[in-house]
Amino acid sequence: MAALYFTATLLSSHATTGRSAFVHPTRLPQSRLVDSQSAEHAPPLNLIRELPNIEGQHEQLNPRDIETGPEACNHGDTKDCLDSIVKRFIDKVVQNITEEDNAFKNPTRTSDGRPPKRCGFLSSLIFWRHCHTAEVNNSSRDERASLLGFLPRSNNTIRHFPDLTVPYTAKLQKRSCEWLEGDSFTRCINSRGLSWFQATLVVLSGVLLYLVCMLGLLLCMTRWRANSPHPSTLRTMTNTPIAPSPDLNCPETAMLSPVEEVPATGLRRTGLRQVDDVEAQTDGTADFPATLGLDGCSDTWRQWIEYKHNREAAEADKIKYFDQLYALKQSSDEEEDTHHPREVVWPRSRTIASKFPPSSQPSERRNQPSDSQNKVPSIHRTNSAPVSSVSIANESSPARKSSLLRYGVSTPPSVETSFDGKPPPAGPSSPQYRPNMERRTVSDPVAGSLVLKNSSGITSMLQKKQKRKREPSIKLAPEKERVFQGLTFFYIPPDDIAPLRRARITKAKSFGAIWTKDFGMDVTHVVVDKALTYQSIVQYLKSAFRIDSLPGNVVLVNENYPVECIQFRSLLDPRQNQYAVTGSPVSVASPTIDKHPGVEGPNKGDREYDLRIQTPPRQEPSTQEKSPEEVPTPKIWRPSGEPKKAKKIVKSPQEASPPKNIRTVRENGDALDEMIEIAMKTKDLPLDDDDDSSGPPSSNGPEDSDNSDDSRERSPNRAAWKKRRKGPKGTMNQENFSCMTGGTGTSSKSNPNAATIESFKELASYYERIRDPWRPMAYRRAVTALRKQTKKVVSKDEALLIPYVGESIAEKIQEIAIKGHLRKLDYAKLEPNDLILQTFTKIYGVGLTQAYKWIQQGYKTLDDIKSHVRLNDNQRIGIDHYDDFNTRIPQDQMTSLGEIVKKAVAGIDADVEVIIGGSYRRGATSSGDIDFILSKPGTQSSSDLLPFLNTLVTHLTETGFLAAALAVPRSCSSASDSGSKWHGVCVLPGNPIWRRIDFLLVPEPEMGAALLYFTGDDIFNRSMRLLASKRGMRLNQRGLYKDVLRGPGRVKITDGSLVEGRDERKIFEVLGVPWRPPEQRILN
DNA sequence: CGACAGCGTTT
DNA sequence: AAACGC
DNA sequence: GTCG
Ligand SMILES: O=c1ccn([C@H]2C[C@H](O)[C@@H](COP(=O)(O)OP(=O)(O)OP(=O)(O)O)O2)c(=O)[nH]1
Ligand SMILES: [Mg+2]
Repeated sequence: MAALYFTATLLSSHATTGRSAFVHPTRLPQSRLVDSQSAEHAPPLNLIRELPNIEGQHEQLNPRDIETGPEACNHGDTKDCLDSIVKRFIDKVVQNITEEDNAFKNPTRTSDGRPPKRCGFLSSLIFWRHCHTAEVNNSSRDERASLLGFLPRSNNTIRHFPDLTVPYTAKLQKRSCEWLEGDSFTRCINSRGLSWFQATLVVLSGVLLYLVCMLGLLLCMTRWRANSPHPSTLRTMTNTPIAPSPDLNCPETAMLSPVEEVPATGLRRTGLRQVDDVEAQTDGTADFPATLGLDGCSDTWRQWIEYKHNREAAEADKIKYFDQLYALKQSSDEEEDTHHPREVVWPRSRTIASKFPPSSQPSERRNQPSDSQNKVPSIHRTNSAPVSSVSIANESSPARKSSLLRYGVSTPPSVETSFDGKPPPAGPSSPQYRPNMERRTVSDPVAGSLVLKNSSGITSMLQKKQKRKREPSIKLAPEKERVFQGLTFFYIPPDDIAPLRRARITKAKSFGAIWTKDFGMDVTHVVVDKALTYQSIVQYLKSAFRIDSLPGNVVLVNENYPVECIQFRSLLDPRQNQYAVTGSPVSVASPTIDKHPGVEGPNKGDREYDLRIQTPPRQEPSTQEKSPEEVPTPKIWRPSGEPKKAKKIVKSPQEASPPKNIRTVRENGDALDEMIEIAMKTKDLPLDDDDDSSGPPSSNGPEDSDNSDDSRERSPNRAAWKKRRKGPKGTMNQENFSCMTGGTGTSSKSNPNAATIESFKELASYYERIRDPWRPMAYRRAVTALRKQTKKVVSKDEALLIPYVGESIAEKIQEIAIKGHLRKLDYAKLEPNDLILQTFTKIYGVGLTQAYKWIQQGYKTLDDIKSHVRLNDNQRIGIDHYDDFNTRIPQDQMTSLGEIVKKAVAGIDADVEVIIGGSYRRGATSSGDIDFILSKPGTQSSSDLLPFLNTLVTHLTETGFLAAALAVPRSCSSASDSGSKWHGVCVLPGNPIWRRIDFLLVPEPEMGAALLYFTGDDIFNRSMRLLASKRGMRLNQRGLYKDVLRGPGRVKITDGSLVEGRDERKIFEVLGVPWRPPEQRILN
């Protein structure tokens, strides 16, 4: 048990592997709290105070922090709130620290070096944690403490490193990074008053224990997996909070005392499931016993649980970073223009982490899973964009300043970029772990051991890998984008256990790469974990594959490489510094290990890289030479309106963050929680986004509003539906579909959550631009749900009760409520190309793909495009009338336009019915375009209306009403009915503005469905369609079909039979959705 | 972990 | 088939 | 990102 417990602790603090399912993530935090209580009496201050600053190591403290004090970090309304929260948090933290330090220090001190068994273990764990996951914590905590007056204004501390600020401010990252690399370990130890010897012992013992634990864990898992639950294992599982958290009513409880709470919940949930699904149970779910025993659980269910666990573990992990992150945030807030130690601190953890094999995983994990491509690690962000929150206050300048700082100073040796800077998504933010060289510990005393550890780490990883099974077929990216086509990647370590890593590998595969675990002749690229060094991989290759040296034609790169290639959709030059493996020889032969230069120049002679695109190195390339030529500043982005955005953000905070909110929050949980939450917000990756507030769409005052979202359905029919779910198993139980509740107009302004909603919209649009297909949806759904709230949602706990609001969004809601703005959005401003992207994509006929291409080619303005690019007809029209199309049409003009068309139609065929759909039908006060439904009784197919359309168009064109055609029904394709829509441009007489106009040809029997479709909004439609789909039906613009068979992936196999298409209401009825008039279908 | 709407037109 | 649009 |  003990072994398991420790293993759990360890695991939870580093990457969770797929098999660590039963490890409870929240255990760690919990134990921490408990411990702290017991250690409550310890005099935290004293302890901290006495932290010896041996050797005058550079402590993390920055004198400036101390001088400025808390004031610096809080301003405006939120200051007080933050202040108090911080204080409380500090209290908590101090206790924790005390406790930990006690555990850590005492044993070591008392004993002659070898701590008592238990303590030794504990301390090593703690130590490990400190260094590994939250290294920054201590120092940052101290800092914070001092800021708040808990610590002496540490004159002595300052005294020790008077010159501290110099390196940071002056040399910035590069310098500091190097420094960190070399000393982080030392500092970590020193700060605890340990001698090197002691520290080494501790570390070693920790590693040893770790290995032992892993072994035990593996054994247990093996058994478990084998489906023969070992008693102990089983126990662990049941006792550990398996917690299907979704149901948790009080998240905080879950977090603090998972053990008791969770099982109960789990049980409850199980019960529910059974009740709900009894009838429909066709899947394994039914087997799931109501009791806690897991033996009977179906594989899928078990997997689910496993998955949940992983997720939670990851979350717990996150928590640990909170403090750290918070510290980072603060630092950035406080002094924007100076770099502080804290920022630098971050790398330290990594350095240390790298010493421990498994560590690499955790660090990666920090990134958000999902497309690694877009996300940037939080840390990096912090570093790069110190600015933000506070900066907001300073008008425009901060953002820019920081960026300047970053580019000009911090990344002096950076790259250049042939075109404007780099691709949009990559921006400054991109892969945080840019630091190629996390440690060039070569000379470091510990180096030797490090190497050892690395290799052992690899080995252990290898073992794990054996177990892995099934590789889900991945969806390939569009052929054209498969930049890795024909390439074979060999990853080191050769596993995809860490979630982020897995995501990356999968992504690479989807872009054509072949992933091999055998180092054969086919390998073209070796992709190395950032935590590993060149030396260690060479050693690894030698031992595992008996390969002495890397074949000259194999490219050695770090993990950033594939990610960025994907971002740019092209093969980048692998020789760039930011892709170099730590410690790898420079292009010139290196002394290190063998003859081969690891990263050789153009490896495969035949391979062609896209040299045009040079991605700027985020961080300094390590030891290697830096390219002199590069000019860091991307031309484009700088000028682009960042300032503007900053200003905007400034505004929002005010309205929203009164102290009161904070108070409320406080009541809900304990200080630590609050801080964690706050820190969480901070932690996110940089996103960017600027709000584009797109011209046309979104911000339209009056119009957008409301909506509702989903709710449970109250429809009477409910019982009637047997759910046949499509999905895997389950119950599609509740009708949590947005379309269920209608939302109308509650105003966008009056809504108490307006600020939050706006932020989320921006975020959604940002993600859209980044090509993340799902987050935008997730945010929009959350927004519709949020809009329904009648009261301002202030705390995370409150937020979690809202449908479609999960952990992440809840945190953001709270952040906005407290701070008044979302940090993530700040990063948006840092993305220079984003504005250009927005500009381009607003051109009719230009989407993300085209826009990115143009940007990549260096085009920045519409004029550039107009004069240098070959456009198709639609794009030409789109760009020529860019402003027109992006100007909304007021309601009265809509009506006028409608009259004109109706008149014309009447003149041609009086039987034809004209209905204006789209936002107009929903009652919008302005619309982006005008949508007509043309129908005629007696028609059976839309093609029956084609002749009519032709005459109509001809007529209107002659009249001068229609100005251009964009997309016309194509009658060609066989006899099938297709042709159904006409897209073009019209002009209201007397008004020079060109307007987009759409005609939808609808045969009489499809009128209802068409109306439904064309009335929208799109979110509403998708919701309805999804609902239909879940019921085994299919809804489209022609009708509602039933008995639709769908294959894997929900792919439609059978069309199914038509149920209804004529009557809009009936479709609602059949689907069990309460009728809602067009005005209540506004979900967006 | 998989799903996240479904289809028409242009290139 | 991909890109774009509704 | 959220849900089942
Ligand atoms: O992806 C989409 C986009 C639109 N629609 C439907 C709903 C929408 O109401 C209608 C007309 O589309 P349009 O793009 O004109 O949107 P709108 O709702 O009319 O808003 P607006 O024209 O004001 O921008 O087509 C969809 O089903 N899916
Ligand atoms: Mg419209």
